[in-house]
Amino acid sequence: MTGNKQYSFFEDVYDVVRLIPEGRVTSYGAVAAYLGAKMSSRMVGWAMNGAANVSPPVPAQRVVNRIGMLTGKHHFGEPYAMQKLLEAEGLTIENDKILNFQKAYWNPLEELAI
DNA sequence: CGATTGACGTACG
DNA sequence: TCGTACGCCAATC
Repeated sequence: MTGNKQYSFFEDVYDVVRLIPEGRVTSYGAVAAYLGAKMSSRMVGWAMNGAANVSPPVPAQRVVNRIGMLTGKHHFGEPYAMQKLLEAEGLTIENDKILNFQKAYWNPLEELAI
């Protein structure tokens, strides 16, 4: 193909994150596991680093770490932007952590199936 | 080109 | 149970 557009790990990450329904959240490891690279969970976080630069926009606010903590809130321009977005979707955040995270957890391995 | 960092996760003490 | 160390791969310095 003349297009050098190679399907990178990042492209797959963005695609999965866009499939996250509103009011639901998932973890970096879950996305990585769905892509078959659960040990490379850091790459998912790094992919999100460029998520704000891709189109269509990726709901990176729905992706948090395994404990439901908004570790990447500082990457949204405003630290509280991520929390506001999640609260607007019906989630409850306290102390930078999602309450009932396990209840709102959206597992691509089960929802999207392999 | 080598070393360090990073939006994580697991293993070990 | 909690804290620390290591591994993952890519980007940056």
